[in-house]
Amino acid sequence: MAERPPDQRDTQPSSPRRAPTMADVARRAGVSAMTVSRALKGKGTVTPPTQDRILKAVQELGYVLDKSAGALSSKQTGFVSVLIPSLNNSNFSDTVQGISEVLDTEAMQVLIGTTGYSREREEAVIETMLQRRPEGIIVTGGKHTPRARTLLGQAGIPVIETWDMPAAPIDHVVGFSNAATIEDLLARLMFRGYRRIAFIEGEHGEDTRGHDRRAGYERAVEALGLERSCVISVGRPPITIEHGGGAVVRLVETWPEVEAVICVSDLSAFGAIMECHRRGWAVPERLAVAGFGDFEVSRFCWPSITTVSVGSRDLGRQAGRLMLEAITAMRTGTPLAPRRLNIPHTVIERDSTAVHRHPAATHQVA
Amino acid sequence: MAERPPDQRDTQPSSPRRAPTMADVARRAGVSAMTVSRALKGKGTVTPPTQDRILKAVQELGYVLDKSAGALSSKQTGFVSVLIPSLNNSNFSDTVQGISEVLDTEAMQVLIGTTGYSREREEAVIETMLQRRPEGIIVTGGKHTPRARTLLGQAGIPVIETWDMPAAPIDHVVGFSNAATIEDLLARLMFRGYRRIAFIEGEHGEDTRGHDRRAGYERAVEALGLERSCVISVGRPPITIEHGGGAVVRLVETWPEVEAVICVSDLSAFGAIMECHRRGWAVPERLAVAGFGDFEVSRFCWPSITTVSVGSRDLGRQAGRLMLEAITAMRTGTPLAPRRLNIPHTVIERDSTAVHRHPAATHQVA
DNA sequence: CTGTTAGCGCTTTCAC
DNA sequence: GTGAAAGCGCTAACAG
Repeated sequence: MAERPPDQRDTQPSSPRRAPTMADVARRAGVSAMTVSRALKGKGTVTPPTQDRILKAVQELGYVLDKSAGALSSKQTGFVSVLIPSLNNSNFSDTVQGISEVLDTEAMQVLIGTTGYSREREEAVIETMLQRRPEGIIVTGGKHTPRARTLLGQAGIPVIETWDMPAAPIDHVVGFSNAATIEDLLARLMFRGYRRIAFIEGEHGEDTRGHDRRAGYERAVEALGLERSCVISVGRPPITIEHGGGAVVRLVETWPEVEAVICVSDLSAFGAIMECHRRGWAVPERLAVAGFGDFEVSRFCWPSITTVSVGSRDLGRQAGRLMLEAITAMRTGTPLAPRRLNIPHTVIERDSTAVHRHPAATHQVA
Repeated sequence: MAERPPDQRDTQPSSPRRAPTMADVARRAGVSAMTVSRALKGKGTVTPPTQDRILKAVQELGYVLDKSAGALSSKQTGFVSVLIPSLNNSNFSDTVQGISEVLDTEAMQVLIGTTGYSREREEAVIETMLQRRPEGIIVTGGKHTPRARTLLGQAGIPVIETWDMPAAPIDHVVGFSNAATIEDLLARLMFRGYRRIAFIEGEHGEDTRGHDRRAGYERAVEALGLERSCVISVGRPPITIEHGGGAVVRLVETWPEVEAVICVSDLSAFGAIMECHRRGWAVPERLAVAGFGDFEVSRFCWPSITTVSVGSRDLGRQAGRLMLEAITAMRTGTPLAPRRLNIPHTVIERDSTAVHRHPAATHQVA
């Protein structure tokens, strides 16, 4: 590291080992710093020969623009903060990728922060992020500590809440109702003939999206007049593949007549199915399994897993686009009125729930 | 958004809707900006009552420190850039998490950039990153464009290459030989009695780590005197679950006598196994399958998948620790001499290769 | 099209 | 323990 370019010396002699600044470039190109700034921005207001001289000087000196300085002076940092529970969940990393794709086009840079599914951590991360003066902030979920809400509200920048549909949003929303997705999924299972349908979730902690999905389950069980509800809670969120395996065993012990189970996410559904294989419980014949999130694993699992897709990546793109619009509006001095984008979800029926049961038929439990 | 705190007015009247600065806090607390700066840093050089007055003023004004400004003046941005091929691969996101865990303790913030497995993209991302003046940069892999190497070399900051063991490192290395991991894995399979062992990879593109693993495979086949090598190349990296399924079918068509296959990553191994289930090919009886990376899915898959673990998260922690040390050294003015940490790998044998074949035994191919 | 003059908000450095 | 002055590297705003 720290090799220096061979011709590091300035036009002026001396100049030790410090990184070249715009002034150095200007001097070498025989123009003012301001012209260098313009040339580097590509705003066509610089004459081609001058432009060339400047780029040559940049080249020779190995100059790299300092955006921290630029940000201070222009009051535009070019940062957008994105907070997600965990990087290690492809639903969220897909969303981040969708956001980045869109922001990249406008040379905005994403600052990623992870909250570990904890509201307290989220509050702390928000505080850290705000010190970087992002021009906008995208958070996951619609539940936050009071102080977090205050911080976001006072920041004077556009805020987007995602992956949820809060009743009282802070600013903009790009999300969906987690409860509604599960209601629809459960309705599909019922349509397929399943009647004894359970739910696997994490112990109630901070995963409010999981909590909402469970609420959707209970509501749907009641609305559809299903037999009774059975909820298995295992582990603290995030619920992993391993939890799914443990939960399905407990489920079958607890409620042997169970015909189908909805898992709070595809990962636990996958774990449940693998455990069923191990124990020789045929999926979906003995037990149908469905998940949430349309993870890649679900499409290629054997059997493929019925799930709900919300298009994580595209959700990110939409949030990115809205953020861009909001930031532009902000720069113009006319903040965008709070917007609420409801992202449609799709129930994807696959092999893991492919057996059609009929309410009239009697069936043996293995 | 953009609600203002109720008591936004300064001690001085006027002052419209602009965010409060340190000077505002200073005025309200009746001290100088410098004292506010000290108080906020927690450097004990401020008298308790003064400290309290300042914190109270911060509170009342809703003041948030501006690190961009601080960075400009102190020349310490508190950023470390981390470049990975993709967020959507838990090996890499685990590494990032390990890095973050360590850097968080010193209030350093990670700037994540993704390169999409492309060296050209990497070069571009490096350029963007350097404009933010990170105090260190961690990249994935040991192969870069010449310009990328130059940029990193000239940046005057510590550089760490990970997930590889380059012959000519730029600066520090925290990695391992991809080839060696596969050599060991193949040796274990041979020890178990497998003789006809194939390799599934992506078409040769930019995934140099995948390429190295394949090289390890070929070398080991030769060194161990195995029957012959068979490499199936499918899709452009990153190789997904889906590719694994397609590849295993082609493999069995191409080389029906095959007994075992090593996949370039656990994801393709998983895809291969699921496809085997679909076709009724017993794993490991008909075909043993091994992967690389010790993804979560492998531990809970049925059958569980034999793989190589390099401890992605811990690798990240080690890189983080080294980076911290290097940055501290840099700030002191005594750059750390290039270091090369070789991360040990472990072959984890699981059910997907659990059948012991014996070279003497004749066996039917299904 | 280009240059000049002021800062951006903070921290360094040196006094007191 | 606290303050005053200076300036980090860049760009806004104006002048020419």
